[in-house]
Amino acid sequence: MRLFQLYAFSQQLSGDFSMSNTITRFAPSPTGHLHIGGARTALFSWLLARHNGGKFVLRIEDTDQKRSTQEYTDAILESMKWLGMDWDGELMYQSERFDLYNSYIDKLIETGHAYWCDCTSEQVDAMREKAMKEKRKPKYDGSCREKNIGPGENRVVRFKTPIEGRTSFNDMIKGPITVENIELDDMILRRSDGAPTYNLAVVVDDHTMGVTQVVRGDDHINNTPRQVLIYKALGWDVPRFGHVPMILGPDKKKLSKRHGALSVMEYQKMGYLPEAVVNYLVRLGWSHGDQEIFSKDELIELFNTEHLGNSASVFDTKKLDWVNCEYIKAKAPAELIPGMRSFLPEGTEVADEYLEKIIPLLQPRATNYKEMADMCDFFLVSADELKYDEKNVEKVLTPEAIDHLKEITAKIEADSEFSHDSLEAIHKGYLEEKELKFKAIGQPVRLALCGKIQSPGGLYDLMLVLGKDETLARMKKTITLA
RNA sequence: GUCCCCAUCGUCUAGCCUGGCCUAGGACACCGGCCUUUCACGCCGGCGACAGGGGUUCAAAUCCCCUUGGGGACGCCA
Repeated sequence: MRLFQLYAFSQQLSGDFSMSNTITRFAPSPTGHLHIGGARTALFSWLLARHNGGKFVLRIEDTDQKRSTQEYTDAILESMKWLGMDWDGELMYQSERFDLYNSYIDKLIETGHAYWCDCTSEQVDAMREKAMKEKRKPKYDGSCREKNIGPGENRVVRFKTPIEGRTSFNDMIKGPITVENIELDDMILRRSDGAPTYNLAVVVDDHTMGVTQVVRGDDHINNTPRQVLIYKALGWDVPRFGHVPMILGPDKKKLSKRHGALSVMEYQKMGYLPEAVVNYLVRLGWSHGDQEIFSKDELIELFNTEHLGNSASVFDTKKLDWVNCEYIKAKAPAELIPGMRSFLPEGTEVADEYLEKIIPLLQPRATNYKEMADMCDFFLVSADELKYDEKNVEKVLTPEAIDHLKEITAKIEADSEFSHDSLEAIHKGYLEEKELKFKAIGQPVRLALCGKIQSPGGLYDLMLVLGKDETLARMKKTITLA
């Protein structure tokens, strides 16, 4: 035990020494969109590289040519860009490196670390079933290990996993992990169609790309000892590994579509800000004391793997909403214009200047761009196009209310200043004069201005944004409704 | 089934490595109040957790063991 701790410690040291030339990577397979969980893993990996001033490389794992598509590759790249994760160097495709993988497979055969196998899938399935029945771990039984057969039709190459001993590595997140080699079976390195398998390709790529820290989902933990064995068989240094726990749905099951577990780009479609999604995702599973909101620069400055949690976490949309609100409130109104525009009804024509005046009223109330766009609908039409909430027209526009509106309209018309102060003076003065409570005019005026009795903004703010002419036009039109 | 991983409020977490400052802190959510011309924002307060059991120790959320619970992997997928 003590010996092992010493070993772990030396691993830690070698990790620290290489900090100055950190190279991390993200290696998605283009068989689907970039999922929120994958995005978080990518973020951790990206942050680790940026924090250390190192490199972050992106590799497309498309060795499974049946399921990989260019569309998904493009979609993944789009998501990476949206979240602001930039990568260094050329994008790499595993499908372009088959010759390289095969040269290392040949080397492993030459050095006695791998062998050809002519067992069929059916035979192997039978072995697994048998093992399962005998309450053992299902695995290939190694029957071709010593056959010494050569290449041939429908043959695969398998790794000759040591039968004795154990394989350990010191995970950056989970700590020391050890597996008995006997638990591992002789994995396939080269498929019968000549394509390399994941475990072989990953090792060759990570080594040739100089990756120093492999950050990936913890569903890969079981693959890691196998990969360590390949590194050693090839005589290569083993990088450090960090296995990020997965994200769960509210039912604590693996996040999936039925939870609304969506691809990254769907969060854009729902109106979230990329910075907020990044902030939420990083904070899910990582912490820096009690701090909740981090700018991208802060994240880069503060990120470390020590504070990554080692248990799975539940995705909480409510908290994402809260983070998104915080970002909306913190932004300068002008910064929100482009994002909000994309959610406006098609064909809406509105000047930036006008939106910039509207947005401050929306900021404390909206959780996302879509809500912002929805909330300000009444601002974007002219007085004669404004739709009124019929029920409230009947309820609120009593004969008395109409009288109030008439008198207030006249006073506003005569007000040359048209400022928050002057408008307040007009309304308060009118109420005092008539000995009324604000209730008497609050709803009628709001209804006149917005067509509804609930809207963002105080009455005077609303008027100021609309401008004097539009305010009067709306008031006057409302008077004719009753 | 076998192996691996994990375990603090409903949720995200601080604290754990380097036991005592923890009558366990913060945030989201929830509930109440204040503010207020709607709805919000904001402010104040409340609810609420060390999975269980054994050890070790003067002292354990923190170290060790067991149990339980959850998750993952077991592919010519990645």
